[in-house]
Order: sequence, then C-alpha cells, then structure tokens
Amino acid sequence: MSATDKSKNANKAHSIKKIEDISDSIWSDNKIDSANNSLSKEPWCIMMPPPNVTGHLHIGHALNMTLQDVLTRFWRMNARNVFWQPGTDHAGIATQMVVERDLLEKKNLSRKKMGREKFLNEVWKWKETSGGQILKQLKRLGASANWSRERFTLDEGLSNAVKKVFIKLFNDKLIYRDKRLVNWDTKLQTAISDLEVIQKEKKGNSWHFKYPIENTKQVIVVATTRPETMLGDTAVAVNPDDKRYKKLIGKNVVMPITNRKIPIVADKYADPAKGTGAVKITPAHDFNDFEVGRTNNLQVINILNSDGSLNDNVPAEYRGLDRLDVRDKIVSRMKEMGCLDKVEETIHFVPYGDRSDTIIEPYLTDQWFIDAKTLSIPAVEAVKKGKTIFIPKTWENTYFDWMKNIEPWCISRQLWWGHRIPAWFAEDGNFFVAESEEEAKKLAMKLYKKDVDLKQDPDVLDTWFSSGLWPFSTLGWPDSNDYLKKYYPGNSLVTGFDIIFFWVARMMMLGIYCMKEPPFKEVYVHGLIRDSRGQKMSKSKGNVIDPIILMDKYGADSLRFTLVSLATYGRDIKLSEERIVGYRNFITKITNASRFLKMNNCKLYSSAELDFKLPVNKWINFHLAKTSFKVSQHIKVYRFNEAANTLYQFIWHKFCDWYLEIIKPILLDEKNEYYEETKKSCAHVFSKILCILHPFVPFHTEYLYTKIHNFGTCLALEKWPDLNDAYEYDDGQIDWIIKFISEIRSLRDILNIPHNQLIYIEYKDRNSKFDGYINNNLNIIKKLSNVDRIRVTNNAHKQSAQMIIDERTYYIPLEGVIDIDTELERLKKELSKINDEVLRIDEKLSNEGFIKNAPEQVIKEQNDKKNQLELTKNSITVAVDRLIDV
RNA sequence: GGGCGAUUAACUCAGGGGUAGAGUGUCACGUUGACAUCGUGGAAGUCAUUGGUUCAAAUCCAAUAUCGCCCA
Repeated sequence: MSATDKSKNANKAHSIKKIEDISDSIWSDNKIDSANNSLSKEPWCIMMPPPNVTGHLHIGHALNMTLQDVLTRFWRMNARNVFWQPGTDHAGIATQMVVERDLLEKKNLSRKKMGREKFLNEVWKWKETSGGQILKQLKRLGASANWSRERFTLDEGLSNAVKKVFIKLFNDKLIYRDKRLVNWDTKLQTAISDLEVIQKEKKGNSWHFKYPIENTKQVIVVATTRPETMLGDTAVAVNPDDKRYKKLIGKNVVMPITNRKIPIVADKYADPAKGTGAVKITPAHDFNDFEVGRTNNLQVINILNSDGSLNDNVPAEYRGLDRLDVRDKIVSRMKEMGCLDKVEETIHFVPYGDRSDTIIEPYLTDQWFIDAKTLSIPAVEAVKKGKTIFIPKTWENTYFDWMKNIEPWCISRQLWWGHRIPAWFAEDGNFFVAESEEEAKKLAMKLYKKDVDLKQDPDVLDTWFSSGLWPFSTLGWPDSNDYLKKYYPGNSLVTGFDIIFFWVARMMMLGIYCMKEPPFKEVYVHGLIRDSRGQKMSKSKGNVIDPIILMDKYGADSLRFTLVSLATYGRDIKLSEERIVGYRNFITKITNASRFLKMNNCKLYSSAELDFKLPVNKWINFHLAKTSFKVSQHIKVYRFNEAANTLYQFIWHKFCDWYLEIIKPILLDEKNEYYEETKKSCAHVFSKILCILHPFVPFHTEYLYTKIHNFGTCLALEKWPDLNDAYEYDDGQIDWIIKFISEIRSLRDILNIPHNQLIYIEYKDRNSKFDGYINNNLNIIKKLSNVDRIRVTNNAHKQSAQMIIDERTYYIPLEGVIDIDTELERLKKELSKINDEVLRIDEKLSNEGFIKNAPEQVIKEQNDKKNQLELTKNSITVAVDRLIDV
C-alpha cells in the first residue's frame, strides 16, 4: 500500500468516525430509545443477553447485538412501543478472578488476607471504574437499547428478586441442600455446574492393577486412569453375569498400600466386555462409582482436600501432596509391590474448568441444588405447545434433549462475588432460609424456643441463577408495575446456540415458575462466527477477529451490514475481511448516490404530490414498494441475509445502475416536462431507501437523511415506508428498455465495437407496442448505449449485426467492421440453445402424465414459453439465412 | 456410541418440486458530469454418490461417502 493510499484510508476512517458521532448525537438528542414509547401502542420487547461485566466486545457479541438492533430499529419504525433491555451480568468467577489478579499485581494483596468485606469493596470499585466496557462498545456498534434502564445482576432490585425466588423455591421444596458429588475446581476452590466443565481429549495411561484377594493367592485386575483414587476405593465391582468372576462375588480384596479390606460386589455397571471386566469403585471421586456405592451401600471415603491435595484419610506419606504428584508415587509403589499388571496408552476425556483450565475433580460436599427436573416439565410443555417457538425449529430438539436428561442444578458457589445465599445456620447445623437475619432468627426461635447464634451461609449463587430471572427481574419484579405488565413476556430473544442450556433453558424454567408464562414468544438462534477457514476463533490460535479493529477500519455500518448479510438459518458464519470490504463499498456507493442527488438539487416535497407520470418514475417507485415489503417480510421471520440481499440488489442494481442512469438526461434538461417530477421522485425514493436501510446501516443513513438532505429531524424515529399498493406498475416498458439496452451493449462488446463509436439501429417490421417503447425512451437508449439514431427502413444494410429481441430483428449496420463468420457462429450458437430448450419443452408437453397431472398454470407457462421461443427461433433462422446470403 | 447439520460456479454461500442465483474472484473493454471503494460486457455449475416417491427431483424420502458441531 502506498503512502497516499494509507493517508486516504486514514481520512476515510476519520470521516466515517465523524458520521458516526453526528448520528449518535442525533439519537441522544431525540432520545430514540424512549421517545416513541406510549402506553397506547402495542409493545415489542427484547431482552439483551447480558454480557459479562468484565467482558469486551468480541465478534460473536457484534453479530448477536447487531441482529437485535436490526429488529429493534425495525419495530421502532413500525410504530411499536419498543423496549430493548440492556445490562450486564456480574459473572461471579470471572470477575472475582480479574479483580484478584489485579490486586495481586498492583497492590500485592490477596483476597484471603483482605477479608470478604474489603475485597468486595474492591470489586465494586473495579466495577465502577473498569466494568461495563462492553456497553460502551455496544453503543459504538449502534445498539439502540433503552440505555436509561440499564441493569446489573447485582443491583439492589435484581438481588432482591434473587432472594425472593430462592426462598419461594425453597419453600416449594424445589431448592434443597444435599451432600452429593459435584464438579470441584481445585484452583478456584468452588463447585461449578456441569455446563462449566469442558471435556478435553487427552493422551493418558490406563494402569492395570492387581488387587490380591483375601485368603487366596489369586488377584483381580482392575484398570484405572487415575491411580491415586485407589486410596479411596471401597469395592471392586464385577458384572453378575460374568462367569469369570462369579465365584469371587462376596469375597474381599486386600488393598495394596492401605491394607484396607474391600468387598467384591456384583453390579451391572461393570461391563464384561470392557477392560478386564472388573472395575474399582471409588464412590467419593467418580460420578458413576457414587451411584454404584449407593446401590451397594458402600463406604464413601473422601481422600481430597478442597485444594486437590490428599487428606488424612490416606497413609501419612501421601498427606498434603497434590493428587497428581501422588499419582506417580502410587504407580511406582504398586510396581515395587508387584501389583502393576501393565500400562496401556489411551486417549480419554479429562474434565477441565472452563474458567480456571484446571482438571476438575468429582468431590463430595454439601451444596444447594435446584430440582431442575420438576421445573423442566412446564418448560418443555411451553415449547411443545408453541407458546415459545425456536427459530430455526431444529433447535427445539437440542432444547428437548437437554431438558430430558437434566440433572439437579448445583447453584451454590464457594465465592465471594455474587448473591449471598439467604440461609442462616445454627451451630448444630440446622438452617433457616429467610429474607434477613432477623427473619431467620424468628424461625429459629420457633424451633429452639430461645435466641441462638446464627451464621449466614458464606456461599453465593451461580451467576446463571440471577441471569435466569433477567426477563422479569429487570422489569422490577416482584413489584407489580407498568413495565412488567407491558414487557413480560417479551417478543423475541436473539442468542447463539451455545447458551441455549446455560441461559435460555434456565430463563424458561424460572420464568414460567415465577410468572406462569414463558419469558418470550420467539427465540431466534444464530450461528457461531468462525474464521475464513471455518475454524473456531480463539486467542490461542491467534485467529480472533476483533470487531473494534474492524469498526475502526471500515466503520460500524460496514461491519453490521456484513454480519447481517451472513446471518442465515442454521449455519455457522465464516467471516473474512474481504466480505467487509465488499459491503464497505456498498456504503460508499450509497454515499455517492447521495452526492448525485445533492448536485442535482433533488428535494423532498409533501407526499401528497407523489403521483408520478413518467414510466421510469413509476417503475422505480413500484420496485421500492416491492423492496420495502420484502425486506419487512424477511425481518419478521428473521431472514436477515435475505433482507440484506434484497436491499443490496435493489439499491445497487436497480436504483443506482438503472434509475439514476436513466434519469440523468432528464435532470440535465430543465425544459423537460418531467424535470420537476423526476427530481421529486428521485428524492422520494432515496429518502425511503434510507428508511428501509436504516436498521442495517444506521449511522450513514441517519447522517444522510437528517444532515445532508434534511429529509427529517431523526430517521430512527421515522415511519417504516408502507408502500403496498401505493404504486401500480405493470406495463413492462422500462424492463423492456433495460433488456434492449443490455442487448446492444452486449453485442457491442462481443463484436468489439469501441465504446465511443456511435452506432445506429434499423428495423423493418412495425410493432406498435415496441415502437412506442422506443420512441418514448429514445434519449435514454441513445445515451445508455451510445446509439446515434434508430430508424425504420425497408432495406436494412446487408452487412449488419442482427439483434433479436422479442421476435423482432434489429440491424446494426457495420460495413467492413463485421466478420460474417464470427457473426454466423454467434447466431447459430444462440439458435442451438433455443432449440435445446424447445426440445425439452416439447418432451414435457408430449408427456401424457404431465398434461394430466400438472397444474394448469404450469402447462400454460410451458406453452407460452414455447410459443415465445418459436418466434425468436424463426427470427434467428431468418437472420442466419440472411448472413449466408451475403 | 447417540443426536443435529453440511455437501450447489475458483472461493464464500443463498435458494428450494416445473433443470439454477448472489457476493467475491477471474477475463476483456472503459476514466462518459455521483461513484475506479467505479462502469459495461463475458466465461464459469451432472446442485456429493446411489436408489426411491412423482407427470416432473438440485429441491421430498432412504442409504452411502466425506466434513463439521453438540451430548456421552
């Protein structure tokens, strides 16, 4: 790139930024988020998926938010009472980690040293100063949410809602406390939910251990990928039908190293076909083993501390060591003892924490659980009955599938940042769930008949618990108010499929539980954005596309239009910068068209005068109406790409390529009787183009509409053009002219006639319709195809190129220029193409079944087509004969 | 292993019972009074394979192959 190109680009970026700023200020001056809202209008509500307060805008957000903004702006222009709820989520683990790291780096302070209260103060401070970056970035993208109603999941109101729902669920026995295995993050020292665990495929070993059987010389061989867990083994299981082991059932194994005696039990869980058919059972450290332990009444021995080191339930030499270090020690000890049968390399799945990226351990603790199974029943019902619809529908399967296999949801987290669990414990372990300590004390009083000391549960709730309440907690629930009445349930939810489980399913369950109605009518699920090669974007791969950089380079509008045009049903999106360049050019094209209007002083008049007489003005207004209708139809069913393409085609290839070109001669001629009308029409159409393009390209359209052309005071608040039936147009004149001109141009290129060489056209047969078309549009034809004159003649030049349009032949005399052989070849090629097509249609028409079964309309179509082709064929045949004559 | 999706022009993808469209790229020509981030024109496809349903299949159904995603 040359230095001048670079400075050009810099200038361009600068002027785009200026346009964005100007449009932004128009929107805030006009308060577009609320100005049009009135109680009398039908509401249209969408809940923004709250990004993490620690988050930064990535390309997935950009897509998600752009689509929501398209909908929001569209419905706002369609006179609905629009409400788009923005806000952020407190992201328990992520935020706590960020602030901890920050404090350690900057002040060398640790969370534990500071204590809970001080630390939380620091987190709030961090949130006030550094949090919510992403919301600023969303505004940069043009998101026209109701920013004055911004919410944060830890706000007072939302926290109150969380407390209320927790207590309600507890009283309904849908929240309970249980000692179960949970996914334990040893680094963050908290439980996490199934969804926060990522199964990674890893190379590892399968160690086969020989366990000696009591009072015999026999051994039983078991395989394990985690040798250290043998310290917590409490049984060996074999399949009851496994003949090899039948005799051993009921005997004991004497565990090497611990010398503990453990039983050999029969359980179908042991698969005879897998490994040796015998499996070691460690109920405290494996989810499957836990179940086996339950059914067989096995002892449960926990061998881990919360940080992943081994506890006092193991021999002294291993205590306090990390479980991964112990693994090696156990293996070598077993080898020494002659208890290692063999080692096999395997590939297996290892669970990792999605935040901490450490190996997750199944760990036995007391936690709070939600009975998700019960809540899922009406949530499934709502979708089955169509109260909530997934778009595309195929995602309903994913939703049903997950709901069907749903497990109790562990909602407690051993963190500080979040909603403290409203439960108070007495010293004896009894607990009281209540709104406040005071209320808890009252409950305790009833039980103990005296005042006792209570301590609040130190744990907080899973962030998704509060996110699950988002559709109504943000609206002020549990207090009844206008917002809640108007905007629950919402119309639409736009989200990526990756959070159907995390978020959508939970909103469905909790929404129905609290509000008796699902939180939204439609859930539009869009794809994931991948890089140009289809790879998932990740920091470690270095293929992340940063939307901020793209906006700096090409502007928010270009990025938006690109994302929208790629947003199809049911497919992931491969994004490359070239696409953005293409759509940036589209926006430039529009800017240039705007300049053309300005130069020609095209201004808007009152709409009462929009009765156009000139065919081309009728024509463009007809197509405008059609486009406006189609775009709104597409948006209503979330066919974003179709909407974008419809606009692109109309604006570039109809309005710019043909309309503006056709009206140029008129605008240059003040005396033309259609001079004023055409200027009016041009301005009118362009203003409406800006309207229907606005949801997709908000900044440029706003700027052009209000600042450059003074079409109005604020485009975002204008009405969506409802032009259906406004313009009737079907005489086909302009389309014929376009065909005529295109044929001439094509012929010119094929015959190598230089662009600036004037040609003239002759024809013999009269035809009142086509003659009229030609005469009405003579200047246009001359200008756009560089034709000198068109005349009727009885003897056309022999040395002519022949152009057949709708069975009439036009001659372009080219004495000396035209090569007869080439021309003959061209016509013959055309003829054979037509012959092929006629043949195909004949075949069809002579098929009895076709005549009998095909709809009348289709048969007629084929007949008409055939007749038309026959006429053209005749004309071409004549043209060929004529050339042969020469 | 279970489920879902994809396979259409060189590339990226729409479409969807009456034999194909777009954008990008490519080739030729062109600085004509909005625009070279442009204009005009051209070339380019057995719609993965094999069966079935149908008067008619790229489109619906089934199987196969390859690729991807989700869940175990």
